[in-house]
Amino acid sequence: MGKKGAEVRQQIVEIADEVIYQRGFHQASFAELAEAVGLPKGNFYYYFKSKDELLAAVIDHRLAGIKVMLQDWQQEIPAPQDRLRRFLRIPLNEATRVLQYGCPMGTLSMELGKTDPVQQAYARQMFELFKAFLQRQFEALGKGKEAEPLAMHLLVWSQGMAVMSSAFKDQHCLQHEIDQANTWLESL
Amino acid sequence: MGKKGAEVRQQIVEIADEVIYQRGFHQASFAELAEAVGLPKGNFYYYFKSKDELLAAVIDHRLAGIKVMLQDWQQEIPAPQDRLRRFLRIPLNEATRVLQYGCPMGTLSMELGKTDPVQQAYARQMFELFKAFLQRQFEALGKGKEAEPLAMHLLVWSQGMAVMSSAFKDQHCLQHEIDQANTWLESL
DNA sequence: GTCTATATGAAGATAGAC
DNA sequence: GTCTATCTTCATATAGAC
Repeated sequence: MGKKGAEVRQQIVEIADEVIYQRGFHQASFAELAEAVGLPKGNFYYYFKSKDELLAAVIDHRLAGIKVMLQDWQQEIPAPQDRLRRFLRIPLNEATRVLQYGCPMGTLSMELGKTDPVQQAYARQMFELFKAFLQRQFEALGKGKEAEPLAMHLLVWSQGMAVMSSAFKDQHCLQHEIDQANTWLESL
Repeated sequence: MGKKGAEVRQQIVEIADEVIYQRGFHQASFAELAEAVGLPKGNFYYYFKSKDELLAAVIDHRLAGIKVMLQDWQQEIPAPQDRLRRFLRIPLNEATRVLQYGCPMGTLSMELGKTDPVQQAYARQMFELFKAFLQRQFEALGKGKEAEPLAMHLLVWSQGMAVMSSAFKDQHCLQHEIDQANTWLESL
């Protein structure tokens, strides 16, 4: 695959990322993706040898994005407490989309868990990046052995607020839970 | 549809309930259901005029089950505090399935949110039953206007633990979150 | 009233043309 | 190296047989 091909492939991955988020992996068809990219559908098999490979590429793309974001936070936000607060701002910044489609990581993980444990395990890496980041912040706050369950709890909370606010299409629920979580962080 | 037909229909609903939970609504095909029920696949359209109608019947079935369960709790458990604790025992009793397939309500709601807001709104009724029940218990505990957000928070927590413990296939995470939630209930 | 054979369309995938 | 025409499979759905 040449330079042009790599660019097109990258473009497909970015659009597939969004379509898979909004419609779900199984519901996102090549025909749909093709129209979004502006490419004939049969063409996908030049860039990806299967739908699973496309999914893997999308997950890799997400992983890379998360890594960059977390590194940026690490560099630009000095206080561990503020880094944890920054994490809680994600669902707020993405409120409209969270209400409509849920969390991109949570919904993908749940979907894959019902059809393919291997793909689900691969998608889990996204959570693991966040978990490791959050855990480091709690360790920096002197939480010692509690850092791991605390990190997990923050992930639990963020996923729960995404599911329920999306199920009820309730922006206030989302806002309230984020506020409560921030208060909880300060109380630690 | 005669007496026999109604029985068969009921049997299909019960099996479809389980298959939809384990495989997801879109992934659950008539062929798959047919084999599980022991019926030729073309037959479903005698009992349900579309897949959506089957889904509606499954949700109705779940709603009926939830209503009976909550009424039983109301009758058999005198203390509101204990009724809240009973709610938290669901994910523990269903731990194996929660780790494999997530929460039946949460995963269905998230899946439908990506394809059909109308069906998602219908499925939401399951959450509303639980929410109303939990809210009544918090009101009985004298929480007044806080009863509603407290009920929502317990739902958020339960959904979050289901998503994360399932994503990580981590029974200890589930157990720990349930313990923490019980402790939180006592602190109120 | 109950069930079966078949239609129709869309999905993922491939072989081979340009 | 890039793209297109086509294939196969399997989904939901229907018409009509028993």
